[in-house]
Order: sequence, then C-alpha cells, then structure tokens
Amino acid sequence: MTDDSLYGRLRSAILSLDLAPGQRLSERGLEPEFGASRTPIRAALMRLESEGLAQRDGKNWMVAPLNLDEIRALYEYREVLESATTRLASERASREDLEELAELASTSDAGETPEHSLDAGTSFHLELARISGNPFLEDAMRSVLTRLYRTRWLEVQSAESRDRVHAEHSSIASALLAGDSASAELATIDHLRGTDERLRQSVASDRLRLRASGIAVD
Amino acid sequence: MTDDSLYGRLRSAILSLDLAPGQRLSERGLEPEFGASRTPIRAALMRLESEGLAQRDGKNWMVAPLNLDEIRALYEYREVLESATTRLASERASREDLEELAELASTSDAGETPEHSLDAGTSFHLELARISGNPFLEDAMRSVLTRLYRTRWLEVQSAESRDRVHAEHSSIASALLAGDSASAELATIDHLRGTDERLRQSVASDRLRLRASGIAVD
DNA sequence: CTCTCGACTGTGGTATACCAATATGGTATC
DNA sequence: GATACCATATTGGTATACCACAGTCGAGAG
Repeated sequence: MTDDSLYGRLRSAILSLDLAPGQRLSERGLEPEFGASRTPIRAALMRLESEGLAQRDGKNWMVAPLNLDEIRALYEYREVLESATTRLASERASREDLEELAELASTSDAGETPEHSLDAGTSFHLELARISGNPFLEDAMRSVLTRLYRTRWLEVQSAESRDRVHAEHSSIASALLAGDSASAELATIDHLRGTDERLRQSVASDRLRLRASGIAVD
Repeated sequence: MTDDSLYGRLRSAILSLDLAPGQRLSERGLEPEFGASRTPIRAALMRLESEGLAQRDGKNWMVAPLNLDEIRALYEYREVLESATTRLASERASREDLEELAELASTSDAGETPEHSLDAGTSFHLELARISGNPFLEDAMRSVLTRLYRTRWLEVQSAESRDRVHAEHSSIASALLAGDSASAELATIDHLRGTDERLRQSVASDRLRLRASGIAVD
C-alpha cells in the first residue's frame, strides 16, 4: 500500500499533514529532507499539482490549502459522479463484484482507528467505481477521494461518525445486492450529503484549533 | 488562443495529428524538432500524460492512440458530467451567461471550416460548464473535450454533421433561456448520444483510410 | 545456413552547473 | 528614526553530463 517512491513519500507527507496545508515548498529545500535531487522532486511536485495536492503560488510551490468553498464544490461534483456510478454498477456488476463490495463495506468496522476507517471507506468507494465499468468515472472518483482525504480525516475522528459511515456503506451494498438500483442511488446521495454536512461542520468547528496547529482553512 | 510554450506546441502537434496517434516519441528526438532541451520536454510530456494526450509504453513515450472502447467510455462519462452540468447551469446561470451561451451556439456556423466548427463547439460546451458554477465539472469537461478532440475532428468533417451539431447546440441554449431545465438536460443527452453515434461511425468507416495514413485505431 | 553471444546505440532517470529574476536585509542617507 | 537603495542569497527554469538498462545488429561459431 505504501509507495516508497519519492512521489509516494511526498504524497504521504501531504495527506498525513506532515506537510501542512498552505506550507511553502522549495525544490532545493526538499532535497535533503527526501534524499533526492531537484529533477525527480520537480517531477513529483508537477504530478502532485495535477492531482490537486500541490499548487503554485506565482513561481513558488505550496501544499494545497484547505478551502471550504472547494470542499463544497467537490461534494457537489462527487454526488454527480457517484450517483451515476452507483446506477451503472447496479446495471453491470457481477454477483462476485457485489459480494466483494459488501465485504468491503463490513470491513470498515467502527472499532478501528480513524486511519483504518478512512482507508476502508476509500477502498469501498473505489471498488464501487471500479465495478461501474467506466475507467474515467473510476479515475475521477480516485481524484476526488484524494482531494478530500485530508478533510475526510477530520470527519472520521469521532467513533459516532465512523459508525454512521459504516452503516451507510452497508446500506448501499445491500441495495445493490438486492438489485434495487434506485434505492442504492438514493442511499449513495444520502451518504454523501450526510458526510458533506458532518465534514464541513468538523472543519468549521475545528478551524481555530487547526489554525493554531499551523493549518490554514480559507 | 495559440500557446507558443513548448507544452502548447507539443499539444497542438498531437491534436492536429502532426504527431500521429500511437507514434513513439523520444525525449532526445524532440529536442531538435522543438528547439528545447530534455528538461522542459520531459515536463511537457508529463503534463500531456496527465491529460491523456501522451502515454507511456513501458519506459518509452508515445502519442496517445485512438481507441474505440475508450471513446465509448468517454461519451458515457461525458453524459454523466454534462447532464448534471446542464441542470446546474439552468439553476444558477444569469441572464447574461445564458445570452452569451446562445451567442456561442449561433457562432458555430455551418458554413465554417471543420476547425472553426470544432473550436466553436468546444467553446460552447466549456461555457456551459463554466456557468454550472462548479470548477471541478468545468475541469472535467475540459479534460473530456481534449481527449475527444482528435476524434471529434473526424465527425465534424461533413457539413451535414456540422449543421446538426449547430442545431443541437441551439436547442440546448434555447431550452436554458426558456428556463426549461428538463428539456435542456434531455437536449444535452440527445446531442451527446447523436454525436457519439456519428463519431464512432466515422471512426469505424474511416479506420482503414486512417491506418493508411499511419493512424492506428484500436 | 542458423543460432548465439557480444558490442553498440539509444532510451529514460538522475545529478548538477549555470542563468535570470526576485525577495531580502543591511547600510547609508536624508 | 525612517526610507531608499544596493549587495546578496535564494528561487525556479534550463541545459547538459553521466548512469544503468534494454533493444538491436553484426560477427563468429557450430
């Protein structure tokens, strides 16, 4: 799962908040920290930029900041993608696909750590996208989940939220297993709207504490 | 409109088929042709890879080939994006936005060249995405239009196709101006399905001729 | 004539030197 | 003391040298 390439290590550092949102990055400054020279560092930064994890501020690099407007737009976008994904998955998925999806839904056990819950949720939504049969939907979902990763981490801090996510994933998987496309689509939309709401409340309420940790939220 | 950066020139060369789909590219081989050294060439190739215009074949670079399965998946993906885009645009667009959109629709005049028709169509769909108010939908539409550019070029060769595209764009704009969201969404879906069908017929019927020109279609 | 093996050419990957532009900080002047 | 200006350090952008690897072509052995 862990990617020990320079790109993977930089990505992990950003997603784990080791590199704070909004933090300025210099290519030469990253050389000693990651033990690589500017050429591969630049390549990794360019790739991270295309994924929305790094940005340019003029000519300088920075870790992509957290932005409430962007989160809202991402959830709207995700609802477009994922409702269609659920519908297509219902039309196309094999029995085995759906059983694996149900297993992934049950794996996101509430007793686990926030990290496990987050990764399990990521796997669930990516598998759902995969069985939709459209690789562009899958790529778009992967991109959205990546962009939302750092904020989703906030939401999944409370055991109550993890329980709710778990139950909602199970509802989606059950509806798909029952062949009820409409219910599955509605369950997906409910899940996203609930998650969005809980998440943005977390961000808003934690904003001051976050800022105290050096994490700016626009 | 033209981008004289190295990236822009490489992109144009691919989209205009000066660099044939499937053609192998070597970083050093591009140096004399584009008058730049490997470093910026590599950067441009990596960016084009993230946009789906260049690919890697093992360690080697190649111009992204044309692939009928991919075209089908792209149109399915695009229908997901653009039906939602139309709905959101109908909810949010100002009167000025919609009038500009209608103007763009009428600009795609049937008497123009294929290139003009294609660029006008691109502008229409990008403007529609812009007034949806969601930057991620807009970026995704831009990406889809870029990936489909070379194949759309085939479809727009006949004046008859250009007429039809023009009429369909006008229908969408009219429905939006009338505030009829449902009709606009249906007109968008009709437009895409018709375009998809005409396009894939063009590709299929031209496949042999294309191959004779060195353009492989999988 | 065929097959195998080796030298060679070309590939991308990386490190690094150099350049121009810009931000910075200290100093001198008002 | 404030401000303007200049030296300097740091930045990203680019060109290039070197490396390891792979694919190819040719020569030599069977």
